[in-house]
Amino acid sequence: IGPSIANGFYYDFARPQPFTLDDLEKIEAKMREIITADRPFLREEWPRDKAIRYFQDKGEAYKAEIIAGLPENAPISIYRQGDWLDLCRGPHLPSTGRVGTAFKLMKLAGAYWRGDHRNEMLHRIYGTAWRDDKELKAHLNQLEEAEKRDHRRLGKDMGLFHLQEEAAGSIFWHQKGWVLWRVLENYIRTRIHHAGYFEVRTPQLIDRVLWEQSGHWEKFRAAMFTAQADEDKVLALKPMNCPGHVQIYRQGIKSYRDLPLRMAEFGACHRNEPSGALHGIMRVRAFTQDDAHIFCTEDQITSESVDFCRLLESVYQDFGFTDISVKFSDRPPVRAGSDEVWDRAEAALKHAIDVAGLPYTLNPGEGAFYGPKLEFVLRDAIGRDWQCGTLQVDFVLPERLEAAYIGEDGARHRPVMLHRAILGSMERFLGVLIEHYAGRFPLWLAPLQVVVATITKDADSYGAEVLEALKASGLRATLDTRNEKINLKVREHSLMKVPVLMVVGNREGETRTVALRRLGGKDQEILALDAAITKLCHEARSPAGGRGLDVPF
RNA sequence: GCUGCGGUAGCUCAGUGGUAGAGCACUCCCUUGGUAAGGGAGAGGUCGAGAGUUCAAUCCUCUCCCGCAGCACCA
Repeated sequence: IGPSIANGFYYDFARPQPFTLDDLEKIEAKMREIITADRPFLREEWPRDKAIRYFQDKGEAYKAEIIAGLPENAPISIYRQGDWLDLCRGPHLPSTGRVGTAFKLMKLAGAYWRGDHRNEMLHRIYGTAWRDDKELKAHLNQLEEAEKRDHRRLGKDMGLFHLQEEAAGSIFWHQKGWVLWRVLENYIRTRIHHAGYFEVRTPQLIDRVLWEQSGHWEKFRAAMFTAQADEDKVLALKPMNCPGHVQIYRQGIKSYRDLPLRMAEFGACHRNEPSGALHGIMRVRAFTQDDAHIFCTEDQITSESVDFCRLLESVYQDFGFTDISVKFSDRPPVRAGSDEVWDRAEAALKHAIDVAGLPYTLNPGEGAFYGPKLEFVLRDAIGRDWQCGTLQVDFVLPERLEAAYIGEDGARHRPVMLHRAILGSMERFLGVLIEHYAGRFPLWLAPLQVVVATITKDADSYGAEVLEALKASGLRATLDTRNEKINLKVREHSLMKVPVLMVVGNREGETRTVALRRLGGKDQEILALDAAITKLCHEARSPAGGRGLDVPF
């Protein structure tokens, strides 16, 4: 039994035979029967040998393995309940009746024994348990609500994007989705510009020799897409931007005066992710990182890292993400670089996060093969965690790809590379954003900001005038002159989560006003056309300021 | 990739060993209506792909593809 999300539990067991959802129902029925019977739990302690023999004879090899792996002096506790007994560390409730019946078995899945894919797979049952039926029901309700904000659902309903099997793991961005993308991209572009970055663009296809040199070919070849143009030349579709950026860095001779050098790219990357890993637009095979590499001296690691953490925090705040979960991942078992280099890299990053004052948790052994990393994790509607931002300290790639600078002393030195992304990938962050806002984007982000809806034909020409005025002022707007009742128009545009609806009929046309209705609101506000536009333009300003963010619809 | 489950109209889904249905959306007609579904008619499907069993397969079997949940992976 193990913990799971939101009052959940799971139970793993070996599978002598196939197991289906029908069996799940039977198990739940049986559980209720046992609970109703209110049988006491009795604890016993067994000698290790006896326990191992007992479970082995019973054919429960995994339990025997668990017992054999326990420390010498650990008590082997067995709980009895009627004529049934099992190994359990405990503690248990006094009797089955105390468990209560406010639980539900939710789903059936597979899980590898001891979390290792080379091991056999067990059945895993997930369930959720609450104090009473009311709480259980509330939880199930909440799950249902959460599903409504699933980015896959909203992406389809709102016409943002679609996926299809001919391009599994790649996204077809529709008009609205692409506007959203560009607004986000421009926002980040503005933020990093102010933070002293410059932007570049590197090739999609690069000769495998470069990936061999960087070490990626050896470690990730299976996940790299390749293209073969000539007999003896294999190109790889870039799975990341770092080696490309080092090539730009290497053009010309760099001085210590050039550092820190902050090179950014909205880098389109491809990775052939395992089919089971794909998930909507959160985990895809073609994605664009808001990537940047900071080439700096070892002395500059702390200040650069602190600056980055501050920038990231500020960006996340602009989207209303206030409690960011940060994880510190240190050296993995398989890695490049000496232990001494790793000691320095880890110490530097740890120091930086401490100075930045962000609380974090440890993620042992989860670092990149070239360096330790910070992961900035956001949570989706259903409670799943997604790594978005990242900061990685790297002493290895500059060495392998021979990046250098001339120091004050006139000698050649290796720069340190900080790999960093604020959003992580545009795709994933947009997925998280869609769920975060449940599709109701703030005005500056909303792909379609205003719909002008006419009441009768007589208002069509005034409606067109209003639309032109909106467009001229840089607002993203469309005009709905369909021969439909205003009720239907309000309903449809509300369902599409358009933030502002401007209703125009004869009254508005005569007085050159608009009836303004906000998404989710019931009331209308009658404003002079000019005043309405001035007001909306003000509201539509992005947190990064207006410049560079204007994206037409 | 692994385990379990799924794929039927644009969407949400029902259904059957004798080649298919609903609601919404769509098209057309009527309606010009003041803030979350006005009325009527019509059109629309190689039932994910391939193979097999069968007189006959959307339905049964197998393989593959894609998706969903979890696991594993994630430079």
